[in-house]
Amino acid sequence: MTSSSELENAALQAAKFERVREAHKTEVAEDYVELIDDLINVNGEARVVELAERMGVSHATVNKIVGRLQREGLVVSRPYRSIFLTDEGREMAVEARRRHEIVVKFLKAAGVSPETAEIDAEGIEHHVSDETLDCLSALTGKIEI
Amino acid sequence: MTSSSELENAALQAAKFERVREAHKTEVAEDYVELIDDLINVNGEARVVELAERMGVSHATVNKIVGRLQREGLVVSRPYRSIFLTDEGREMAVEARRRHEIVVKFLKAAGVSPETAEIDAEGIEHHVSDETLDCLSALTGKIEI
DNA sequence: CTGAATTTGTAGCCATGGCTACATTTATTG
DNA sequence: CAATAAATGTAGCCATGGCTACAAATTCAG
Ligand SMILES: [Mn+2]
Ligand SMILES: [Mn+2]
Ligand SMILES: [Mn+2]
Ligand SMILES: [Mn+2]
Repeated sequence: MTSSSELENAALQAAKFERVREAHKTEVAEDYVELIDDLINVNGEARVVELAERMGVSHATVNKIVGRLQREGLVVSRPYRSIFLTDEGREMAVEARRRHEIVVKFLKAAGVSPETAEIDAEGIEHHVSDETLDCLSALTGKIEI
Repeated sequence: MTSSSELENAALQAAKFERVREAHKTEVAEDYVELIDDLINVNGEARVVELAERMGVSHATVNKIVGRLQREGLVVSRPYRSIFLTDEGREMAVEARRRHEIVVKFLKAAGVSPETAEIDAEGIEHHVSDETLDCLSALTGKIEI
C-alpha cells in the first residue's frame, strides 16, 4: 500500500505480482547460463558435477534443469559430455552478468559489505528493470566521486 | 564471477544460491500477509475473491496458498469466512511493509519513476538483508538533502 | 422467503525444482 | 587391460503454485 489508507487499483497491483512471477520463471535460467559461461571461460568446460557443487543442489537437479534449458534453446548437451551455450544462452549470460555487476557495484558503493553485497545481489539482480539499472549506475558514479 | 578470471570458492557461491532459494520460500507468504493486512485495514476484512483479484491469480490458487499459510500459523481461516492474521502473521506483514517502503522510497530517490519503483520493489524487497536495508535508508536520506 | 448471483471449496491436472536410490557410462589407475 | 572410481543419467518421490471445472454455501434481490 502507498501509505495512505487508500487501496490502489487492483489490476495495477496484480500486474506487479505478475511481473515478479515472470521474473521467477527466468531467474533459474539466468543463474545457470551465467555460471556455465563462467565455468567455460575459466575451466574450459562446464560439467554437471561442478554446476551441482556451485549451485548447492544435487546432480539430479542439475540434470533436470539442463534438460529444460536445452528444450528452451539456451544450452546444448549430449549424454556424458560437457555443456555448451547456444548464442541465445551466451547472450543471456552476458546480460545476466551485466546486471549482476551493476547491482554488486552499487551495493558496495552504498556501503554494504562485499560479502552481503554479493549475497543480496544474487537475488536482486533478477528484479531490476533497465530503468532502475540505469539509476543505480548513475548513483554509483555519484557516490564514488 | 568477480570480474577476474578466478572462480570463487564453490561452497561460498552455493551459499548465496541457497539464500535466494530460501527467500523464494518466504516471499509468497510475505506478499499475502501484507495484502491481507492491507485489506483488513481498509475494507475491514480480507476475502478470497479480492486476494485473487489483487494477486492476479485464480481463487483456487488463493485457497491453496491460504491453506498453507494457515498450516504455517500465519493466518486463521474458517470455511466461507474472511481471513485473519495471527500475531505472527501480523508481525510478518509489518516487517514486509517496512522493507517494501524502504525499497520504494530509495528507488524513487534514486530517480526511478514511481511506477517502475513500485514494480521493481515488489521483487527486490524479498532479497534485501537488514544490512542493505540500512544502507539504502541512509542513502535515501543523503540523496534527498 | 425463495431463487439467482456470488463466493468459496475441492478435485484433478500441469510444470518446476528439490531430493534419494539405483543404473550406466566414462575416466583413472594399478 | 581390467578393476575401481567418478561422473552422468534416470526413475520416482515430494511440495509449491499455477490452472479449469464442477460442487456447495452464502448473500442478495425481488
Ligand atoms: Mn541470481
Ligand atoms: Mn525472487
Ligand atoms: Mn513482493
Ligand atoms: Mn510488498
